[in-house]
Amino acid sequence: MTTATPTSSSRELPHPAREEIRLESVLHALSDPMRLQVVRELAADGDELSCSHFDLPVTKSTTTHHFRVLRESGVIRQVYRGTAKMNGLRRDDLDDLFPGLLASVLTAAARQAVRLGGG
Amino acid sequence: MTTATPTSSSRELPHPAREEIRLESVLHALSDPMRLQVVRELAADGDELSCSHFDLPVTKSTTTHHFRVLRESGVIRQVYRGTAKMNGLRRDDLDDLFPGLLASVLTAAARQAVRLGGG
DNA sequence: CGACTCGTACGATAGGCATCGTAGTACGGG
DNA sequence: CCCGTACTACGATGCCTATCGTACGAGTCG
Repeated sequence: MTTATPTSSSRELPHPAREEIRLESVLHALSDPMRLQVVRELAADGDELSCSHFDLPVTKSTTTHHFRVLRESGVIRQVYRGTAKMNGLRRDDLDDLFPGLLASVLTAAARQAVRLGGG
Repeated sequence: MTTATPTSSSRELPHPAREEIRLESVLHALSDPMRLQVVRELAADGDELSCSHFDLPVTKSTTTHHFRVLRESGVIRQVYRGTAKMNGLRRDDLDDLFPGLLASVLTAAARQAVRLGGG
């Protein structure tokens, strides 16, 4: 069988089920500039981005920490693929639980970026 | 001019201007259960609610703290009226800066309340 | 196997924050 | 003027968290 990618190995990461995702945790996860930036890039460049793809102004340890917060809050899904760890937005789950929330946050972030960055 | 309500006195509270409101701060303010509850009540019961109207399971000191976080992040506007301090959502400013954000957060909070509270 | 890359785990640290209690200020009414 | 109400200011406390550095585990490639 072609079985949509066998997740590469036995290294499985704990994710909250859809029903376990809490709005407060999602908002908290998104309230950090680093993490908001990550989510914006994931939304823009499509899913399946490796951790190392992001060039955050912090060490790798801290990057790992932020990705874990995003995963444990239910914002992203993480899957190992070889040595890389691929990250993807949990659009379906978030849209089902909180319709329009992700979209309005992304729009708001984009507008603010223009407002602050573009003078 | 008829001076739309003289704000009762000289006690003025510092608010961020519309352009100074940061998305991250708003999300952080809304990520606390107490504050999210306050915002929900403000949205439901209309503006102009005094601090003492809210029956939060914390002391008054803590309540004051939460209201200040909401005000300084730009989520609410606070005005003294006699000994009372009236609170109102900054709907206009938020909708202008982050269209749809407040609405989707409120909808998400309501849905989650039903989901968790209603079994 | 050996080396290299990617990411983790762990400990440390410093700052933030939610919470409290007490003492104090501002306003309104008798 | 005195008192009660509404809210604040300040200090303390304990937890959470963003950050780092170093040492380690898991895969890949030669």
